[in-house]
Amino acid sequence: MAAPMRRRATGQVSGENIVIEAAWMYYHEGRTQSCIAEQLGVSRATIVNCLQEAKELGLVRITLAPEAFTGHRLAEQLRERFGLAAAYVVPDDAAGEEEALMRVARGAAEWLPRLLAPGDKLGVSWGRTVYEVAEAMEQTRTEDVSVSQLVGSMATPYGFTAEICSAHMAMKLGAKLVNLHAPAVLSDPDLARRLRAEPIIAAQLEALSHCNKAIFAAGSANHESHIVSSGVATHEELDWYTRHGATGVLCGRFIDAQGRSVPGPLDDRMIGVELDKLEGLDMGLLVSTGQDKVRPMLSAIAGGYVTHVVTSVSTAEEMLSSAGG
Amino acid sequence: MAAPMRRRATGQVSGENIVIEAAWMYYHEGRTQSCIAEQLGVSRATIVNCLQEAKELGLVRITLAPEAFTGHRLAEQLRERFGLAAAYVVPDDAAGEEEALMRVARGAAEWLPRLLAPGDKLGVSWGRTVYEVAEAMEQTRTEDVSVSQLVGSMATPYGFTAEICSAHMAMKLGAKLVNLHAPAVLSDPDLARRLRAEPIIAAQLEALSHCNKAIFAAGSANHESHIVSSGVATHEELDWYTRHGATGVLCGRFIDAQGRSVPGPLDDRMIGVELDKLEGLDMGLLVSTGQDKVRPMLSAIAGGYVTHVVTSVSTAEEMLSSAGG
DNA sequence: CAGCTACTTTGACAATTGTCACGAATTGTT
DNA sequence: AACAATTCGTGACAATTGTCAAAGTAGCTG
Repeated sequence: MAAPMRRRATGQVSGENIVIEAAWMYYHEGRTQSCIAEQLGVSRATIVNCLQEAKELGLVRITLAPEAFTGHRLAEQLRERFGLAAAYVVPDDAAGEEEALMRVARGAAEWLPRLLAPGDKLGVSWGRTVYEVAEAMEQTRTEDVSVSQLVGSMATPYGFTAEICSAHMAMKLGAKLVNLHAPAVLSDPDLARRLRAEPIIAAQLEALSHCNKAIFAAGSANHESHIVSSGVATHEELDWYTRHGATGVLCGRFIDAQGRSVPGPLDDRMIGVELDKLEGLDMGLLVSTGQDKVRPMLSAIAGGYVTHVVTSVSTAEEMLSSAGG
Repeated sequence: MAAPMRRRATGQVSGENIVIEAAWMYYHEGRTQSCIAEQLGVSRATIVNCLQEAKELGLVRITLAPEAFTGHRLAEQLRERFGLAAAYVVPDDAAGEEEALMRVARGAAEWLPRLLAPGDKLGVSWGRTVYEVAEAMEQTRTEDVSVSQLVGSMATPYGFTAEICSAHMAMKLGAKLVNLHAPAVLSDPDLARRLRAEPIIAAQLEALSHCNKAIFAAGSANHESHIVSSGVATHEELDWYTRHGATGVLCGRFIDAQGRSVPGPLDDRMIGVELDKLEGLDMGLLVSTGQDKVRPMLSAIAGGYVTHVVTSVSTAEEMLSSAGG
């Protein structure tokens, strides 16, 4: 069971550290690869390899200063107009919808670790966007943070179920994980009630009320929404909710333009955090982009669930003009 | 007094944001400059300029993962051997003394912001190393941190007086600053006593006892030390202290091999923090490198002032072998 | 509105960096 | 001990990036 011996120790450099040494000289001291190669007594190509290894190991971290996005004109406007603690606006000038989503996710991924403090309990919602945030995050080791899954699991055809979102997020943060071992929606209200009463589930739901921060996306209340395609709601149910004023979806629950929960046939059958638990948190991080998300985002903000927003330039502009800027 | 109009608005891109847009595409999405230029409809050279501007503005931050240095073999050994909370060991394989110092400073500069939390009061010592740490720090905006100058000012021929160290540090951290408006050492004990009693100085000294974290370097007790060249101690005084067991200097005070303060002729005439105030802090960050610093560092650690260390590979090795590894 | 200033943008060229096929060294296997 | 199998380091070439002088453009001024 001998550890796989490194064999890079032929040079004059201690070997174990040549990757770090090279990365330091390159990124911190701004030397050229040739210079580094010469000093370490290896060929330049080796340095190229070292630098690539450093990148792959996650040794090198390139971030864009968050101030550039939170201090952006539109970010300030969002903050003032909607009374947020802060907003993070990523550029999407020359980007498509898909690309904008990835950028917003990346932005949130870079911002989130700075918004967390030791002792925090972070609730994680579900969806494509949240999944991409977790995916885009660098591995960090945050002290004493725990991550809870805010809504039950569902069978999405895309692979980003609620427990994968929270699990990835916890892993990237190096945090403790509280998963919700139950489906998001059941066929029968009675079964849901009994499941909620089940000790293990009850304990997990109880843990949710202790979350002091949360990350979620706004879902649109239309037929393309993942809430339908992942089987949480049927087309008929969706129609019912929209007829009764639903303008968006937050953590699996339909909300109206004022952000109030729209009570309906699904609620009794769902397992997940209730919206009133999300009010008045230390942080409610809304991560969304896209034209169809503007109304849901405004609804979520109106409901008082949101303290921080990550979005794109064009979405921010539409939010401001929609809200009567 | 109109704001100087930006004129980069000719292109099809919103203009104000082209720098951010370009930086995002380059650093986050890994595109080539040509690709970015094409997409934004400008020449590649323009993108080069944008990226340089981004760097100059401090928009781009390249850091090497701290885990690589705190998780280093020697870092672990230092931690265990000396009971530290953590150690950060920078490579210095192919580096000279001067370069090693710069690297250690840079390492501390990258690490320090992560060791601070809102509400902290950081005491800042004085010296070449501490100065370079402040200099190497990126501008950040830390919430509710204050910086205090731990020792009075002195006339150093090099420009890094105590108040400049603390002022730079505070500026870089975006923190509140409490300077000590007094000389570090006076010619007469009585004058020092009266100055300490002076309300404004007394208040500043009082503030020092509320520091919960501190950053300092270990000074060597030899004739090349800055403690002599900056006029804090004369050659005779230094000799006196070394004859009485001094092995190093910490925050302007001589300490022996066990880290105890060596009482002597200078103490009465000095204005600055007393060593017992530095014991048992939440964090005592010792930043030093060089062969002549090994004994002083060991002394400082023995005295219980140190919870975190930043040093270089070769110094770490010498510390471990000197201390009987 | 011509002319000036200060600035940005550009194209061509130089320097640096990335790629890849090959050879050398090491390990495990027969 | 000889032979794959594997991995790492190397040199030559391709791609990308940095530099710089010249051209262009907006704003200002007489």
